[in-house]
Amino acid sequence: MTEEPRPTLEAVAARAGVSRATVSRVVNGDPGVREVLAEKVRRVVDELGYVPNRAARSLVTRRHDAVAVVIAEPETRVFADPFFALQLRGISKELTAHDIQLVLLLTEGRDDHERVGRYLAGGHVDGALVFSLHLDDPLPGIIRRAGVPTVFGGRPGWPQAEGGGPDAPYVDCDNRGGARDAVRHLVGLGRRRIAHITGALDQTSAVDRLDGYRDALPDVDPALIAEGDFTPAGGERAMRELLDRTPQLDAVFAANDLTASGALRVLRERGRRVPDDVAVVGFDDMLPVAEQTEPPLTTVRQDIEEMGRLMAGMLLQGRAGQERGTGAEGEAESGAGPAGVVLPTSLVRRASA
Amino acid sequence: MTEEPRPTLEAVAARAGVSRATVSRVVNGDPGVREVLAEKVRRVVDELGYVPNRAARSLVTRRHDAVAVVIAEPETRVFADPFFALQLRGISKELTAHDIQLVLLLTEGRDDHERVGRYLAGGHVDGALVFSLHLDDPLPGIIRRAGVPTVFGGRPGWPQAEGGGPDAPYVDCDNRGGARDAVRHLVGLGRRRIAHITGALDQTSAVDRLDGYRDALPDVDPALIAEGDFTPAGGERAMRELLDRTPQLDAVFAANDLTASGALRVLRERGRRVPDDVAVVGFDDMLPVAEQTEPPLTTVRQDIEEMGRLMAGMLLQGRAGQERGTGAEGEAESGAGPAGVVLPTSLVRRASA
DNA sequence: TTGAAAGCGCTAACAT
DNA sequence: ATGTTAGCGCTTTCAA
Repeated sequence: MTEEPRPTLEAVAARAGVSRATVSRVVNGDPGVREVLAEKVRRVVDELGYVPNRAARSLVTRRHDAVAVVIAEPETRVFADPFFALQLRGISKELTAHDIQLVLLLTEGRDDHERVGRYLAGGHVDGALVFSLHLDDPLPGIIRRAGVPTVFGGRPGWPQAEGGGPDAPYVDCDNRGGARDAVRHLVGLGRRRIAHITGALDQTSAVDRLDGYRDALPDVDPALIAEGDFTPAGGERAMRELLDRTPQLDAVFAANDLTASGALRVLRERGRRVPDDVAVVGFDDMLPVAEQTEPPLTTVRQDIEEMGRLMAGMLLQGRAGQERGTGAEGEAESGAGPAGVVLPTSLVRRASA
Repeated sequence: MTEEPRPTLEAVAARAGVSRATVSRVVNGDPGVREVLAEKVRRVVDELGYVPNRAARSLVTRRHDAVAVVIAEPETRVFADPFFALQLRGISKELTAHDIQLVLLLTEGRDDHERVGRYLAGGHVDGALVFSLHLDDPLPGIIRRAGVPTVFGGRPGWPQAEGGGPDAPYVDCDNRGGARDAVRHLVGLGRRRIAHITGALDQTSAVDRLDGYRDALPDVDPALIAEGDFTPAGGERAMRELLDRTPQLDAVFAANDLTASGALRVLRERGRRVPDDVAVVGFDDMLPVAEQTEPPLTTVRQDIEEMGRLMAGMLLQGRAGQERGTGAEGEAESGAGPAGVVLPTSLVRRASA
């Protein structure tokens, strides 16, 4: 009852009156098979419900048709916003379209890092998609040592040398440009004292957004910058700080929507009207957050799902290129330039600014 | 450069001066090897960095040490709350502890269902953990036909016959009991007109919570029940409806925290003070939501991560039992009783009730 | 206790 | 265009 033996290539071959090789060719879409035969084989495959045994195939092809998605997050914070879920969706779609398995690796501490390294080095997957959130994360280094093709989610932090070299491929959104746009929008609204609540500054996204803020406001008073951590609580804390320090501020650019939601709460508590007294802009356009705040949040949108899809696409593409070292050694392309792909952002206007 | 050949069993055997069989035994913890030899083999394994080839192993053992996690969600709604992320975490922990791969399958429509069915039937994994959210979901049926050991997340809906039989194993929290407690708490607070905003009634969790509400309030006026859909927007809509219909209501039990957050917004908008005029209780204790509402939400907590861990545990345990049909056919246990495991809930008091 | 040998199901030369 | 054959790396009888 538990033991229903699946039909093998052999079985299909026998039934169709051809050799295993022929069935294999048909199954793998090799063109060199007469259409009549191919048709017959396909019929038998359907009849028998034949499904190739991945293990057997993998054993000989040395490929696994599987990629690992590594999400490293010591904090529970990740799970507070749907960021990874969306990214995963994009990844899943792309992988599914290519019949590639998605092996999920969640890590939660130093011990786990080792485990992931071993797994990746073990050669069980053809590649890895890695979300390396923190600047000092040892994961990139570990992964590079594992020698698995990898695409990072988000620009990997310094020192680049530690994590797959300066040209480690990654996908990110234009954090800096988006931040710049956000702040310019506030400037365009006539705001003169625009504060910024940063994200966790051990993540490149937070640093880049801060840089974008500074781009737009080169001579800004440092007192207008307060450090947050991408959480609502951090946003509250920073907002209070800012208000105490610079009561006259008339706008806030928050590093993300969650932060903005915390800031909004404090503003309300302190009796500041938004956007009349203080305009607020967020970042991410996390719908469940941005649409639910009071007032709804003007924010910078990034297409998270697309980022995921792109990451997977890049990995798959790279894979095709380096499969079995078919290409010439030391191709010109490998040193061509930064392997990062940066997606554009757009400002979404709602009521808060 | 891409082609660094991993050491094989053979290599280890040669280096250690023993046979492949012996190495295999050591690697798999077979006790029948002299300790001296075993020690030597282990040393060589470390030296060479040997990692067993899963494909080769799988080919002969007919096991995969992999389970699929199927998350079926046509709507984007899932991603609005961290529910699945938490559940995944629990699952991941348990699987990792047993060195089992987690293969993630995200589905988004009818076509995907077929794909998942094929995948599962293809025998690439040893089992599946399935989140079947909707009563009319065809997935359970498809999965049963695939003949893969499965544990469901959340009580599967009717008709049970369609989805793995009445004793399909599942893990859920005590939705009914939790709801009952929540409502009784409101009653204990002296509230007389306690409304309920349901969840999406095509999900058993919503139905069970409604039942719990009715348990506590057997003769409740139907006008006090409004249908929601587990979203903040649904909560708003339902709250308006309730307020229009029964302005005198003095409490609301919302099917989940997101719904409650929407309800709170409407109450504030209509000038009702919470909890003074209207007490509100949610369900889930989704921290980022429940702690951030105004006022913070009294709610029913369920241990989501633990549910995930338990699901994985049940699957693994079952697997051990039915591995190669070692046990007696038709064991008494199989018909023993409902295979569902229901975790307790607890009321978390905050400011809203 | 250890080793020798036979495959698991598949692909990829190599023949034909 | 199709078939034959030799493994891929591992586990598992079966002998020794």
